[in-house]
Amino acid sequence: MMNEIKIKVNCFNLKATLECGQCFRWNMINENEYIGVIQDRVIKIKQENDFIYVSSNNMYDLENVVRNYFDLDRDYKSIEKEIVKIDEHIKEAVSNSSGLRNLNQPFFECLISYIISANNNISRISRSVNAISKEYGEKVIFEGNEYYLFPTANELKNVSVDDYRKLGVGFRDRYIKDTVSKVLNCDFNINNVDKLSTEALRKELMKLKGVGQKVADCIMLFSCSRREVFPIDVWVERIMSILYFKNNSGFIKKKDILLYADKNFGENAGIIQQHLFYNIREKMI
DNA sequence: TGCCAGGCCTTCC
DNA sequence: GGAAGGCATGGC
Repeated sequence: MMNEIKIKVNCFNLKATLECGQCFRWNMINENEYIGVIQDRVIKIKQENDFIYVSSNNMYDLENVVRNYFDLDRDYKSIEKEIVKIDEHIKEAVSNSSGLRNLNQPFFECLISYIISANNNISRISRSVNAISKEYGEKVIFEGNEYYLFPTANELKNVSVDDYRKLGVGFRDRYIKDTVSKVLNCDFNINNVDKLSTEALRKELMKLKGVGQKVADCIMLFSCSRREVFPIDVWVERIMSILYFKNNSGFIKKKDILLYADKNFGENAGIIQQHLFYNIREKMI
């Protein structure tokens, strides 16, 4: 096919990567085949063994866009080889989801998506993010179907709190409005993100309404390549309590879980977190 | 019906 | 600084 590129991959699991809950805008159209939006274009991607086949409405620089988004140039084989040495729980989780990649998602979209994620569930988060895109993002036609890019901060400039509420984001409406304003007037400077240390970036993110440590850590892990952070939500709290504290009732404090992860999980704690999250949800849903 | 969801904010000690 | 309660909404 003319408008399709083929890329050799190694230690890559498309399904686990797109279904582990880190992103909200992909739809499975066949087994191991998905359509979604990355930044400025619609992407169709299919995996067959060690190859992925990618097509898009915009073929310009497509391979680099895909390589960057899926973190293809990082050696996950070596990373997994290291983290499975840490303990048996990690070894078991990784064996079930090997090739799960830590995405490099567009920052602004990730920021808004994870503000929406607070005290929410994945299907509703996904619905809200898609609704915002459809209402305010640019329309793209791909293979005869309509898709919508996630809007820029500027495209959300005149959106009111009530407008957000109508799209189903609930009490997070004012947090989104406030964050968009801060991005637009550079009260939060998006261009500065890559220059900040993880500590400094977390501090900056947490100045935004609706962004606490967990949301900040998700944003840093899923769009800023900070693989050392360990976001703790109710699922991770649950699995960590069971596996590492022999406690089934979820009484372990997040602070103590974080202390354990920082001490034992090292520079790829975030990747370990994703494997644990994916595995517990696969088993319990 | 009541509880839960990739938590955070506000209020009150 | 830490604990408790409230919060929109849809699924089960």
